[in-house]
Amino acid sequence: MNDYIHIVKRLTYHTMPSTIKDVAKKANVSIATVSLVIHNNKRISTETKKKVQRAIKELDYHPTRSAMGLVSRTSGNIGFILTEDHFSRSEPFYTKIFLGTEFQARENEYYVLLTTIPSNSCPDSKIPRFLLEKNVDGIILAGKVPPNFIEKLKRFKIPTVFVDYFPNNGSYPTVMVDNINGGFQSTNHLISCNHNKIAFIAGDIEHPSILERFQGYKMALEKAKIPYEPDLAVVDEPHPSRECGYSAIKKLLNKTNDFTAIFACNDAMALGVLQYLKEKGVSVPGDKSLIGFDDVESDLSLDPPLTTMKVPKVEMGI
Amino acid sequence: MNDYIHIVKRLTYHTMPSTIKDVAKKANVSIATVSLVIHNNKRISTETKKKVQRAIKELDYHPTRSAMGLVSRTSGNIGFILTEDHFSRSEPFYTKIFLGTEFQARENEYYVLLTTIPSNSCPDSKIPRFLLEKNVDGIILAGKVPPNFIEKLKRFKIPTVFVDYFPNNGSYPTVMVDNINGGFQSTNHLISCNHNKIAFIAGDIEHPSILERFQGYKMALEKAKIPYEPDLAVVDEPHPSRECGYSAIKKLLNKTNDFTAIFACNDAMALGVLQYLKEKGVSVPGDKSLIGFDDVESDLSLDPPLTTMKVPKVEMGI
DNA sequence: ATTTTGGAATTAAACGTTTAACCTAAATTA
DNA sequence: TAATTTAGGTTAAACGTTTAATTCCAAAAT
Repeated sequence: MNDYIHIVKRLTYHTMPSTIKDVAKKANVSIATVSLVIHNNKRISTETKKKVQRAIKELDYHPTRSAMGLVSRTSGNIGFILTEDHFSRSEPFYTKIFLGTEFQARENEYYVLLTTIPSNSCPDSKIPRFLLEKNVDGIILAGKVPPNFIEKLKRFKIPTVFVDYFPNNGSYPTVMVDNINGGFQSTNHLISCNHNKIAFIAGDIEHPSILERFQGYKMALEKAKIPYEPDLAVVDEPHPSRECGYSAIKKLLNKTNDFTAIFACNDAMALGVLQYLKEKGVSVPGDKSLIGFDDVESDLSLDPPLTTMKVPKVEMGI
Repeated sequence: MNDYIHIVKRLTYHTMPSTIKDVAKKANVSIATVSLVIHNNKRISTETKKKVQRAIKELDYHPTRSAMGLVSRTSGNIGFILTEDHFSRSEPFYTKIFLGTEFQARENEYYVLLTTIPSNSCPDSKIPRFLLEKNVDGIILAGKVPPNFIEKLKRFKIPTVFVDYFPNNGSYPTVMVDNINGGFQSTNHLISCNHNKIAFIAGDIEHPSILERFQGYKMALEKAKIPYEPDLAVVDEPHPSRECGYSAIKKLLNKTNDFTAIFACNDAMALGVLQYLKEKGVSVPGDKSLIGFDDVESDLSLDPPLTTMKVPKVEMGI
C-alpha cells in the first residue's frame, strides 16, 4: 500500500514541473532557504547557495507566477487601455505605441495586457477586468480617454501613465511621441512665461512631424485652458523654410497683432520670422517672444518614432 | 489597545479591495459557500445564493486572478509567440494577426501575452518566461518558427495553435489567413487525390491575395514533401482573367506536360485553362485535374482579412 | 421508532510562494 | 566565564481561492 503510493508520487514527481518543495528536498534545505536564495538574500552562505542553485538548475525550476503573485500582491503585468475606436480602426499610430510599450515592458520583465473601453464617454464604461482581478501592476492609457473613466480609475490606487494625451486634472505622468511632446513643451514654456496669445507658424503642415508639433501646440493650449484661435496659426506655407517663415509672419501681422509670443515649428522658420520682425522694428523678445523648434531635440526622435517608455517609471509613478 | 487595533482593521477594511472573506462575513456564510455561488453550483439554495450575490454586489467583490490561478492551475492568459524579425519589422501582417487574436481572446475572457523568440534557429532560443512561470493556458505560434523551438515546446504539454505556418510534424491545429488557407486547402485536395505533379497558374502575382494563394500552394506541397517545381508555376500573366488563363496553360504545355493536375488561382483563369485544354482534346478531369479558387469561399474573407480564431479551440486543442 | 436518504452548508486541506519571527551554535565582547 | 552578538538556517503563518470530505438536519423509508 505504502509502496503503491510511493510509486505514484515518484511518477508525478517526474512528470510535473517542479516546485520549490522539490528543490528544497533535493538540496536538503527548507523551502524558505530556497526562496531566500532566489532573491539572493545575504543571509545565506555561499555554499548553501551553490547547493540550492545546482538543484534549481537540475530540476529546471521556475517559480510559478500565480503563487508569487498571491503573496507579493503583484502580477508582473501592465495594462494598456485604448478606446474602442482607436483599436478597431487598428490605427497604425496606436498600434505602434502599443508594440513599443510591449517591447519596453518585456525588457523589464513585464507583460502587457491590452484592453479597450468605449470611446464616447458613455457612462457605463466597465472597469477593465484586469484591474478588478488585480492582474496588473500599473496601467497605460493611450490616446483620448473619457474623463469619467479616468475618474473611476482613481479608486484603484494604481500607477498610471498617459500616452499621447494628458488628463485635465494634471497630476499624472504623461508620455508623448517626441514631436507632439516637443510642440507641447515649447508651447508650455511660453505659457509658463505668462503668454496666453501664442501664434503658431508652420510650413508643410501635411508633414507628420510638423503636424504633430502643431498638435502639441494645441494640446498645451488646451491643458492651460487657453482657447485655440485659428487666426493665430499660420500653417499654409509650403515649406518650413526661412523664406516661408518670413512670409508667414507677414501674413499674420496683416491680419492681427493680438499676440505676444510666436512658436515657429522649426528654427529655419524662426529665423525668417526674426528677420521680418527686425525689419519692422519689432523687438524680440521685448515686444514679441519667439521660440523655434530645437533640432537637437528632434534629432533624438529620429529613429524611434516612439518615446521609449521606461517601465520603471510606471512602477515608481505615484 | 484593542480599540486601536479595531480601528486600524476597519480602516483597511474600507480601503482595501474586498476578498471572499469579506463577502462571506457580510452574507453570514462560509467562504466555501461564496465560492460555490460564484461558480453557481447547484447545491446552493436559491435564497442563500441571492444573499451572497447581494453581498458581492455591495462590496464590489471580484476574485483575484493570482489566487484563482494558484488553485485552478490556470492563468487566463494565452501566449502569442512571434519571431524577432517579424516583430521588430512590426510587419503589419503579423501585427494584424496579433490584434485579431487579441480581440478574440478578450471576447473569451482571456488576455494575450506577446513575446518573441530569435528567428534564426539558433539553438539557445530560451523558453518564453510565461511558459516557465505557468502564466499561459495555451500558446499561439505565428509565422515561421524554428523547428527545434517547436521541439522544445513539447515538454510543456500545453495547447498549441499555429497561425500562418504549419509544423512539419503534423499534429497541431493550424489556422491560416483565408487566402493562404484557401490555396493550401485546394492544393491539399489535389494531393489527397494522389496528384504529386501539380501546376499552378496565376495572373497579377503582385496582388496580395493571389500571392497568398500561391503561398498556400507551396505550403501544401512542402507539407506533403513534394518538391516545388518552378517550371510548373506560371505566374507571369498580367491578369487573373480568362484570356490569361488560356495563354498561361498554353505556355505551360509548350514547356512541359509532366503534371497531372492544375490549380488555377481563380475561377476565371480556370475557365480559360479549361477552354484551351478542350481545344487541344485534353480531357478534364480524365487526363488532367483542374481546380479553381471558389470565390464563394473567398467572399467570406472579404471584410476581415484574418481568420477569426476561435479561442475555445485553443482550450480544447490537444 | 429507527434507519436511510438527500439537501444545504461548513471544515479543512490544498495550491506554491514569501517573510516575519524564531532558533541554534559559534564568535565576540566585557 | 557569562552575556551578547552574529551568521545561517528553519518554522509557520500568511496570501485568496477551490473543492473533497464532512457534518447537520429534516424528511422519507423501513
